[in-house]
Amino acid sequence: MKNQEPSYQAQQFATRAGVTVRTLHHYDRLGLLKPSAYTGTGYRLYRESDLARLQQIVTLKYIGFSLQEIKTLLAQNGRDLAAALRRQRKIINQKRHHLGMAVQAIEQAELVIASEVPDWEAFKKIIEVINMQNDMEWTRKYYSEAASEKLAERATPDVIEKGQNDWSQLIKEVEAAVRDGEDPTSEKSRSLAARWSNLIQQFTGGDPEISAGLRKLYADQSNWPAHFQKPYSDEVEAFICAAGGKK
Amino acid sequence: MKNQEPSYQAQQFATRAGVTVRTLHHYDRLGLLKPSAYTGTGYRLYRESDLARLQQIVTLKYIGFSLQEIKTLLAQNGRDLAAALRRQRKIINQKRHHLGMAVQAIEQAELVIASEVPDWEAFKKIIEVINMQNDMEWTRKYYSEAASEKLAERATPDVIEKGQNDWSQLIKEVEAAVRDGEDPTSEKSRSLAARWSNLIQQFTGGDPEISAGLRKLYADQSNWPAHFQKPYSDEVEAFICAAGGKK
DNA sequence: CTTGCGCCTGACGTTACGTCAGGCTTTAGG
DNA sequence: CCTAAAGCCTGACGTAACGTCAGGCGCAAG
Repeated sequence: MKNQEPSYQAQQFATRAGVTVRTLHHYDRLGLLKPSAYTGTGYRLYRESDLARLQQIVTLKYIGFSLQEIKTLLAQNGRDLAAALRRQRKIINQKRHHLGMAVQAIEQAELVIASEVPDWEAFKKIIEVINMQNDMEWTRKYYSEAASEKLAERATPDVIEKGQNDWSQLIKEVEAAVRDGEDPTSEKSRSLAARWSNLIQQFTGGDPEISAGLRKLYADQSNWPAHFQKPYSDEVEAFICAAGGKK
Repeated sequence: MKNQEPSYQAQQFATRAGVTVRTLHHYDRLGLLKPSAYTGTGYRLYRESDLARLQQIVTLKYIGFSLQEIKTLLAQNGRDLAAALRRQRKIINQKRHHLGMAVQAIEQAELVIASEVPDWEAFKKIIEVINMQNDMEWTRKYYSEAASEKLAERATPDVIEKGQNDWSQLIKEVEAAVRDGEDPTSEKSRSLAARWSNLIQQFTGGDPEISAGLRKLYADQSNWPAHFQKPYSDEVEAFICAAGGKK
């Protein structure tokens, strides 16, 4: 008797699934999708059940899993699938956020270029804003997962830029006060300290987890990467402390 | 006389810019960033001007340009920068949209898995929705750029799924009508045809560019990829035409 | 002079295939 | 029956942007 189940050769099968023959070879070699049969001469023969598996693979690939991950996921027949999906969703969201930042950076760059000289000078500001975002990367390890997500949500380029401007403005004023030998207990000094606390408060958004992370971050100053410079001098810090700014 | 400009060795320079030494080697070999000097023994020496260039590179990389693109961009000193930025922005927005779809696909998958059996069966529906999106890919070439952007904006998974349900429901009814030998000029037939037109209208959103693309798409049926099946039979199509549905 | 750190240059690994190149099979036509 | 056109196969190399050894100098301190 003949096997009545229809089988497809490579090309047919591949186009049915929207992939290429070479992809099938690849998956075969990886052991990800073996054809259900070979002819005596080595031709691959696929059936409907293979198509189902291939579709699962394509789907998981679309979701962003690597072929290795897909292999193990399919092997354990979806036992840890839920956890894997959660992880994957977070990863994708991070990437999406990154791309969003990139888009906004480009838009800013386009604005600057359109109006002023199409010069690299214009890029410097944008570089700074972007580097701010990159700096966020290494600070992540200090924050709890929840805190770091909340921070990421709020960290749009315009917010970053405003914060940066506010800080540099305030720091400049404090530096001036330090130079002038201003008394840390004076009215003016306490006003500066209040603004300082205010900006910190603005950054944490009142969230205790973010505050905790920030404290950890500051405590570990010796391990900061070399390319990150504390934006204010030790004198400024001492002055603000004396004025009651930093708790 | 001595050269008073300070120069840095590889490690120092690399950490100052937040990259690795190996990256510097890489950029050197690519001719993307040559150190401003070598010692007699082959050590790389970098200066501040090199740092500026490196920062430009990092910035452009962040924006998603390849090292090759960066090289040419820096070479022509930003003449076509504006155009390049526009292109890049579009590319990134596409990627972002893709990721958004992936996230929503994952969320749907998570919902299904959480409630029902954690089975692959549940994935089938999601696969279909996702494949819908993938099918969008090859149809792009029929649409003008503007039309395809508009489509992409509206194409969230829920919209897609609703459209899919509406269509399969309507098609089922039309098939029944065809089977029953319903007269295409009857009241019921014209109602079906009206719903048909309505769904098309819903898809185009009344946009003439999208309509044009859709017509082109249908005219080129012979070139459709093999894995895409027209969701209705020729009889159904003939019936709807007879009932005055398709212009 | 040795120790230890920093620098160098290959060379191979990574991801998911694309693209030849060279050589069988199968099939349709003469 | 023979041949030419398709279709199939298996390597082998290429891609992007580095990471990671491995082996071998250079340099400053003790």
